Amino acid sequence: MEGKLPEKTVERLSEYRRSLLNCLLEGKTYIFSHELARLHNITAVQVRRDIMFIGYSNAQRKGYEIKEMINVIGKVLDSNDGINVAIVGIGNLGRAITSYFSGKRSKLNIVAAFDNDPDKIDTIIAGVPCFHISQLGQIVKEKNISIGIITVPSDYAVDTAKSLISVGIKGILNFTSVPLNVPESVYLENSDMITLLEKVAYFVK
Amino acid sequence: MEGKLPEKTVERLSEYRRSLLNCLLEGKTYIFSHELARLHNITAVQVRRDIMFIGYSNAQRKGYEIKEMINVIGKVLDSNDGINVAIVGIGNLGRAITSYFSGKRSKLNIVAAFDNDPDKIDTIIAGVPCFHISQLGQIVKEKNISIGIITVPSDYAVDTAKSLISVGIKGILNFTSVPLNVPESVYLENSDMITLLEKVAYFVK
DNA sequence: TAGATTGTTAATCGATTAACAATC
DNA sequence: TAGATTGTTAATCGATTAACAATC
Repeated sequence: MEGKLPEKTVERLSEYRRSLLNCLLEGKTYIFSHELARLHNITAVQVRRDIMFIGYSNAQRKGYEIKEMINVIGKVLDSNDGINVAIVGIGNLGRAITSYFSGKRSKLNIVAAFDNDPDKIDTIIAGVPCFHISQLGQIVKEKNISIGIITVPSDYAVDTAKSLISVGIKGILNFTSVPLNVPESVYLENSDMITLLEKVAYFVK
Repeated sequence: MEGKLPEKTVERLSEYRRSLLNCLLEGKTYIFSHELARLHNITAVQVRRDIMFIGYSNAQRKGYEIKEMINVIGKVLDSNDGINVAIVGIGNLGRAITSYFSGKRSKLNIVAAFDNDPDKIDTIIAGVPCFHISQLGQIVKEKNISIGIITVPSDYAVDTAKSLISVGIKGILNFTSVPLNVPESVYLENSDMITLLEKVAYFVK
């Protein structure tokens, strides 16, 4: 809806939602901005500002209605009809991510896995069928997949990205340490554990 | 050395270093700021500004000497005597990360793994010995470990963080989706794949 | 030299925080 | 009401980009 939210706000909304779902499970129905802030180790102002962005308002000063807020976050973050995701590379990391998502988020579904190892083709990994990478185009079309997760070894990263782009993928989540080049129209998010660990090491000094 | 660099600069320096190592392998000896920028899909100004921060200067306008630059980045990012790292939680993700780092960075070494599954205790995972979580304090002291990676299931995340902090860990890399509370003196870095994927999904819309 | 490249200051952009009026 | 909480504007902080003089 309307313009795009700031990146950081989007990240936090995703995090808030999970905390709120937990609160619901614990039987809570209302939550103050400072409570939510405390759960995430940030300030109450920041929480309120994020909430401002999504246009949810709370007339009575009795805290936010948790269920309602989850709905509103869903309206902002989620796509109406669900998004199908493919994962390329079924090593340990690919497997970890696939099982992690397996049946969790209702709107984001990993519906296909790809690899080039014959032993993995035609098996089911955490409920997700594994195909040979050569079938990428066909399956992406058949299953209406719009996001690709890259968990291949470094040497295959660039080619994998190219393939994903050429078959019309709109967003890529890259878990390799290889910088990727994508056209304007494709959204790219990188997560590189070497960099993360080196960063921790630097700031620990 | 001296004051701390900006977070983003630290991240990019880690990334530059890997590209530079690749360039060395390809037989390159000098690299222009715009070449390095191109490899990372950023601007040449940004590269030069980052290099400015680490105080490396290149008098002749013939590009940066790659070997020298790798050294300088190492002086800034790396600790003199190497840093020992522990990983807690040897599921698929823990295994993926452990094998990934296995023998890669010389200054950052995963020297111990921890789990609570009796089948895993006393085995070797990608060259790293696995201990029972109850031995955490002892091993951290023995092996002089200062960073902990958390890859346990969500339900154990908070307790794992507490244990790591109580045994004197200085930095935590948290791969669970659970927000953690750490004292000032501990550096915390989070990497949450649910948030990352939801972010891609949002910006793809 | 002229063109390409660099280092650095100033300007801009984006994200966080402070301040505060409004409301229950 | 008085105290707690909220929504929002203005100020600050941090990171990126534009501009440009200096140099090979």
